[in-house]
Amino acid sequence: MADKKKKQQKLKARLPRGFTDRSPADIRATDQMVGEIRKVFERYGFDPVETPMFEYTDGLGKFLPDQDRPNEGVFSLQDDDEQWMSLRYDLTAPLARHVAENINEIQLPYRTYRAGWVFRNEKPGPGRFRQFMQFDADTVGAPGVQADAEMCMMMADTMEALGIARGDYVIRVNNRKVLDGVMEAIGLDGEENAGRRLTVLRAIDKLDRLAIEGVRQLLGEGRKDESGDFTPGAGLSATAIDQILNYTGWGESGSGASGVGGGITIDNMRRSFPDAEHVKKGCDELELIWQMAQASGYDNDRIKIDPSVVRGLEYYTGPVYEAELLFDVTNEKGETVQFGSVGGGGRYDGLVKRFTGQDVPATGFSIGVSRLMTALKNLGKFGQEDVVAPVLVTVMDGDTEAMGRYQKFAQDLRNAGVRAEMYQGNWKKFGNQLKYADRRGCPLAIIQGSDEREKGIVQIKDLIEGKRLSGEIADNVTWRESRPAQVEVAEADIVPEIVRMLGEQAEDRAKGG
RNA sequence: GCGGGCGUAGCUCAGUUGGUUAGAGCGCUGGAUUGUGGCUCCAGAGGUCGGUGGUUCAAAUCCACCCGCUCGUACCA
Repeated sequence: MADKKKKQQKLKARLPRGFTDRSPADIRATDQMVGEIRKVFERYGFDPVETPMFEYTDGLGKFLPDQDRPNEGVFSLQDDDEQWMSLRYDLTAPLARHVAENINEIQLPYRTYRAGWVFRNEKPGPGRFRQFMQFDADTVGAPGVQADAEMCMMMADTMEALGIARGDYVIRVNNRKVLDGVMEAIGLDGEENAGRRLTVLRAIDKLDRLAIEGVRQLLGEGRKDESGDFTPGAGLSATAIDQILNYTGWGESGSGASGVGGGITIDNMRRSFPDAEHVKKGCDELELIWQMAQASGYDNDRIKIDPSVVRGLEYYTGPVYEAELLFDVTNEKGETVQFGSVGGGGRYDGLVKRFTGQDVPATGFSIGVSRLMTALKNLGKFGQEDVVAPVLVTVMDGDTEAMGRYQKFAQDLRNAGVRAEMYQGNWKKFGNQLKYADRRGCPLAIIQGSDEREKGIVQIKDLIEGKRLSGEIADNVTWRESRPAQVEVAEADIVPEIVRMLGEQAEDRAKGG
C-alpha cells in the first residue's frame, strides 16, 4: 500500500507545451548561423546592445493584463511591489524603451542589433514555439526612407551570407501609408471602422495562401474552410472589393506578387486610387526605396515592391518589408511545405515617442532565427559539420597514482588542442567503458593496465576501424582476444600518435563523405 | 477559439462481438566474460491501459466530461 502510493507520487518528466530542449547539434548550428548574421550587421556598421527578457508590461505596449486573463498572448507576473512584468514578445518594444531611457547618452542615428529569446503565450504548432530566437537590427533616429532601403538591402545580404542563393529568396516591400490610403478611399477611415480595417488587411495578407477567390470571400460575406469553420468577412461592397483586388494587381501580368514588381507595380497602385493622398505619398516613398535598391544593384528578383505585404498590424507607420524563401522545403514527413516569411520589419515612428514625447523615427527588422534554421537545415547549409567526440582515456586501476597518470594523458591531449576525457563512470566494469566510448562516437581510446604500465606503453584503440572489423568476426572470444584495431605506443609518443591517427580518420571522412 | 483524428511498458505497436493474471519487438539492468565495443544465449526490472465519472455480474474495450498529442482553420503585437 505504502509502496503503491510512493509509485503514484513519482513525478512525470515533461516539457511545458510549446517549449523545447536544444541538442548539441542544434546549438552549434544556431551559433554558426547567428555568427554569419552578426558579420553582415557589423559590416553595415551596426553595434550590439542587449536588453533583459523581462520588461514592465505597460512598456511593452498594448498588453495590459486584466483581472480575467493576465497572460493572454504574453507571459506576465506581478513583482513584489504589485507591478506587472512580462516576458518580451519581440525585441523592438524593449529597444524603444532602452533608447527612450538613455536618449541623452545615445548618439542618433543609432544603428544597433541584438539576438535574443522572445516569448509568446499562444497555441504552439509544428515549428512554432512559445520561446524562440529573433535577430534584430534597427536604425533609430533616421526619418528618411533611405534607412528603410538600407534595411531591405541588409536583409538580402543576410540571406545570401547564410548560403541562400539569389533567386531562392525575395524581400517584399510595401508601405502602411498606402494601405491607410486605400482604407480611406473605400470609406473605412475613422475609429468606428477599426475592426473592419483589420479584417481587410488580414484578407490582403492571405493573398499568397488563399488566392484571389478566398480573399474576395473574406472581403465580402466571409469564407468557410474545409473543416467547416466560418470566418466572417469585412462585408465590403462589390465595387470596393474590385478596387482592392485591382490595387493588389494579383494575377495581372506585369504587377503584383506574381509579376515583375518595382516601378510597374507602383504605377498600378497609383492608378487604382488616383485621388487618394496617402496612397500617392506612400507610393512616392516606395518609388524612392525601389530606385535606391536598383542603384545599388538589388533588382526585382531580390527586393520587390509587393502590395499584398501587410506585416504587424500595430505599430508600423511607413514602409514594411518581409523576407520570403522561395525554394521548396521538405518537412520530416517528406512533404513539401510552403515556408513563407522568415523575417520582416518596418518603420515604427511612434514607439519611442510613447516614452519621450519627442519624435524619434525608427526602422528595423527581425529574423526568425529558429524558423530560418529549420529551413536551412533542409538545404544542408548548417549543422552538417561533424564535431569529433573526445578521445577516451579508459581507467584500469583505481589507485591514486594510476588515476593521476590517466588524468595526465587526458591533460596532455587537451594542451595539444585535442578533445579528451578520462572515463568518469564505474571504472570496474571495463566493458562498459568501451561501450560508452562506442555510443559517444569516440574516435580513439587509450588503455593502460598494469601490463602496459610496466613497459611504459599504452594501447591506442581505433574504435572506428574496430567497428568496421567487427562485421568480420562472429565469435565473441575471438573478438575479445584479437583486440582489433589496436596499436602499442610508448607513453612519450601518445600525443603525436593520437594527432596522426585523428588526421587519418579525418581524411577518411573527407573521402567517404 | 472552432472542427476532425488519436492516447496501452522508456520507444514502436498488438490486444477479436466487453470475459481469467494486459502482450511482442526494440531499449534498459544483471550474468555467461575480475583486462576490450559488435554477435549469441540466459535471467530480471519496467504498466494508475491519459484522467474522472457512468453503464455492466464483468471495461484497455461501451457512454459522458476533462487533459494531452496531432491535422485543418482562426489568431499571431
